[in-house]
Amino acid sequence: MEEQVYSELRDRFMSGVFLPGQVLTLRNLAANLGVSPMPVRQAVRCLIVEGALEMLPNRTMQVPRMTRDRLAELLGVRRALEGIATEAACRVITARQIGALEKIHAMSRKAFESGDMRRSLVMNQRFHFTLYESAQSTVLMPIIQGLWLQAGPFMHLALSSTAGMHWDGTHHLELVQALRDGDPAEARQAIERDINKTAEALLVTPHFAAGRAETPERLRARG
Amino acid sequence: MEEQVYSELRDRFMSGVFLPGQVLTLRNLAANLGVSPMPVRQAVRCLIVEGALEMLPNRTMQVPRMTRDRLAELLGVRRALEGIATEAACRVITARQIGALEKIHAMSRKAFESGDMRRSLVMNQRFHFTLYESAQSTVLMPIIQGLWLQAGPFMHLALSSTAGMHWDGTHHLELVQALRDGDPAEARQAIERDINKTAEALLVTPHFAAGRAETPERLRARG
DNA sequence: GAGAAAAGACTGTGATCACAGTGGCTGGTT
DNA sequence: AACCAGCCACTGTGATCACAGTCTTTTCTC
Repeated sequence: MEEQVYSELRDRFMSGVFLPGQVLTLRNLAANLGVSPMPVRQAVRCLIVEGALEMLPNRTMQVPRMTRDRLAELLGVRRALEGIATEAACRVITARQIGALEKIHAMSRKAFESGDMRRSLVMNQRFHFTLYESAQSTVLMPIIQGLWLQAGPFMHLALSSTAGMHWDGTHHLELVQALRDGDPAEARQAIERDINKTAEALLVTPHFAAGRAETPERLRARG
Repeated sequence: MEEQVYSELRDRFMSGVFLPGQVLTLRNLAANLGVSPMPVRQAVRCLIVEGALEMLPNRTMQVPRMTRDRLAELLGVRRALEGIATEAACRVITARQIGALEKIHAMSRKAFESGDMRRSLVMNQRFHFTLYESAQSTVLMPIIQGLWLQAGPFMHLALSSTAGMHWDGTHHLELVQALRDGDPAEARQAIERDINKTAEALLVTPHFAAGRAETPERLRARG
């Protein structure tokens, strides 16, 4: 059951349900999930060691705010690791899997054009993870997931509200082409370009933690 | 208190106290640490999500065995991430910190020459972590620690028993020199060479998980 | 009326108990 | 003697209670 709670919470983090700075409490989460506080305690502990959740000295838990420096670091590590994963994937991916990638990309693009940013983001994430999963690395996959988990709340906050954002899936298409050509180096560069593009979009965003502002309207725990 | 249990268990993993394949139980660990099973449960959960511990379908926990493929993956990711960390460290490290590195290296070398492989390994680990810590990356550091944590039990098993092993700290000295010269690219290459050297030493070792052997003399839980 | 102090409603955390499932040991049967 | 069945010890897990903190709110006093 705890496994269920844990993955449910992970999904919520990656789906933008939680906002940066939001305060979470064990009992609220438990009530919200319809389970006893017990499994939530352990799941939350795991999320803390993964960096998805933060424990203040007050013993209160909140989803961490994002700083520009931290985001730059996260994206740098993403570039390195997802580059490796993409190279590895390129060497073993099947035509059927490439086809699946294209379908996911199409869904992401469609959601984007219809203005459903949330869904577009989720599909974009599924695109990346489907790609890396084909690399079949039990080492890389959890780390990459951890990176997305840490950036999840901020990404959704930053990108789902940016109405006039222009996004083209060019890099995804280039990636698919490189996969078809069996060109790992080019595939890697395509992923790196994609991540760089995401970085550009995120870094100009106004949703970073205020340096000293300490927003007084602290979000209440809604579980 | 749980934090204490958690870091104590981490230390034990990285110090070679636990052997690959060893079965651990909550109550034994708790008794061994002199605490109630409660904090151990959560700490162990965290270790499982970090990949340091494995949960068999039987609901029994064991420290994972190592395969050649997995070790190669771990070292590959280490090369990438510790390379990045080294570059970053090289740009901000102080002369005092470089001096500390040299002292640690000297202790590692001394322990090695006196045959105390265990201590040499621990000091080698401290050398690496001191270096990466100077990079001040709150993103990279936990990931790298996680990688060492996963490889910890196997490394100690493999290297502390290899009596006739020849190890020279050449790459560490090259690294220190590159740090002094403020040459990030060279520092990175030195670290990569060091990791490659470790890889060579580890991959020829006979301590990998037997493909189908399923060692019947399963190690009992000793906490 | 304003400030300070006390009380109350939270928080996470440790301890303990109950329970379902697994493994191995023992004892009886063929 | 070999094999099978039943029993017992032991596993992780969930639930519940108790406790020590912190923060808010209320109330009393100046």
